[in-house]
Amino acid sequence: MSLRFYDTSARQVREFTPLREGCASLYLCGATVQAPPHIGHIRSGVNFDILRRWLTHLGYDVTFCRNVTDIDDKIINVAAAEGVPWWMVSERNQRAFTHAYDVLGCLPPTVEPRATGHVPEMIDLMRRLIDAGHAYAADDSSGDVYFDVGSYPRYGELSNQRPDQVVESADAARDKRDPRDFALWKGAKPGEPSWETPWGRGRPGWHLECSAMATKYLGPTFDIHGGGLDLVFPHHENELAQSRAADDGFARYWLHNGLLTVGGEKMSKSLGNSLRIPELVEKVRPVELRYYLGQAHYRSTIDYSDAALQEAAAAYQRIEGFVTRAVEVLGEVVPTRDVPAEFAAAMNDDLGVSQALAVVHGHVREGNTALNAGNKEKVAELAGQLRTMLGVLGLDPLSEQWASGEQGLREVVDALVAVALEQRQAARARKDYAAADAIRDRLTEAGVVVEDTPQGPRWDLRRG
RNA sequence: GGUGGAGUGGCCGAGAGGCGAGGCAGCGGCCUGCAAAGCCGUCUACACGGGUUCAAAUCCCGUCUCCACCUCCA
Repeated sequence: MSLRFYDTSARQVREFTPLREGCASLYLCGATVQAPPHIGHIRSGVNFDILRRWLTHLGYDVTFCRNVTDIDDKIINVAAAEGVPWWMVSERNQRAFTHAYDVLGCLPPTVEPRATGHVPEMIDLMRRLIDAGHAYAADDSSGDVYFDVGSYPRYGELSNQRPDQVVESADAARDKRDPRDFALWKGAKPGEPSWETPWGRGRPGWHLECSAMATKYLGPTFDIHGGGLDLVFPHHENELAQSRAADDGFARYWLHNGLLTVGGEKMSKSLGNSLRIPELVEKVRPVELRYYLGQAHYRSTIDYSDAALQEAAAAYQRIEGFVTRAVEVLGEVVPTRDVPAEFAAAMNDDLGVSQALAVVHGHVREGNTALNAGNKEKVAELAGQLRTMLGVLGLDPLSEQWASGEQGLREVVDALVAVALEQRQAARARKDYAAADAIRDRLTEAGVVVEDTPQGPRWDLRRG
């Protein structure tokens, strides 16, 4: 089955045919670094990381561009409130985003451009739009530059909005020719950071920067543009309008991830319901959080709950348990090149991760059965395929990302636990179960879970 | 007012005309000294009202509820 995606613009599933054979270019609206990330931001990161990994698995040479908006009103406000330069705020929060992406196992983008580093490209795009009659500098010498929505009849093609039906914003202070016109460039107000342009000093408008950066790194026409569902209008609509008005082909497919809500409502600062990464990785391990964020279809809303997070963690531990036991029996598990057809079909069908995970769990069940039967060949086959599938999802417990980082310490603990387990085995051998259980209880208290298997006792650190 | 989406079993969560995804939890069993893990079996579904069809969770009509966007938002 061929690869296909739900394209927001077409409002239907479309077969994916890349612009250039064997290559896939992907632009994701990343962070506006006005605050540390919440898990909604990271969900988007995880969803598109899975897309990127799947494209790579299919053999595409993927160029993944994820931007950083490092200047905007809120950043300026936060900086002013703290009495620090704007760039301190954006640097600090960008580091928090990068760290969060890393912690959740999102591969670094091919390029991660920042808005303020691309002013010349934005000036160029504005000049092209003004020359073509699609944009104008405000008459009030504010330095604002606006896109002329009325000059572009296809405006609304992405979101299916019609300009005359859009609720008017009360933006009366600005000298626009039409209330729907949007700012490409914002003239500087006193005390604000600004950059020189032919139309006066100012700073990038949000929409313009994405068009400028996307086309700089991916070309005038590129394959996929992604982002959260909340960006469809006006952000992506505006990007598309300004780029196409400037005669760029721009994105050929638009993919939008669903939002993550809390108590049925979107996370926002005003509601004070933002869930941040540090507090969540106290509840579950990062890989378990990734499983939680990635398991639902990317276009579904996820309504966060602690209980669901714990269920996801339990589900992941089941997978991990099999992989761990397989390694113990086999010594190593070599990932296969290919993935089961059923898994591929699920992923190809608009990234059906939920169905793909059903295949994963099927392999785990069969693998456990093979393990119980002592069928090493079968275990190796299933575990190998499993690692490849998990790799696509960024969930392979044996990957560098998730493998236990404290190998040295692990060996020390292993030696110590071995002493205790020998004592326990001796007690069991003489049927002194009280003594044996006492040892096991003490290990359990210390966070060491003991399981007896036909091959003897094994141990692991307690999860969760 | 406009645009897009959602309502599935105790919980999470796929599916989108017919053979009941999967996981978590529960129950019964196997295994175990007892556990744990694992395996096998098993219960509880498609918001509501109509309609189309041999057959509807899935299509059509209507109703209700909820969410998102139209202002910065992943």
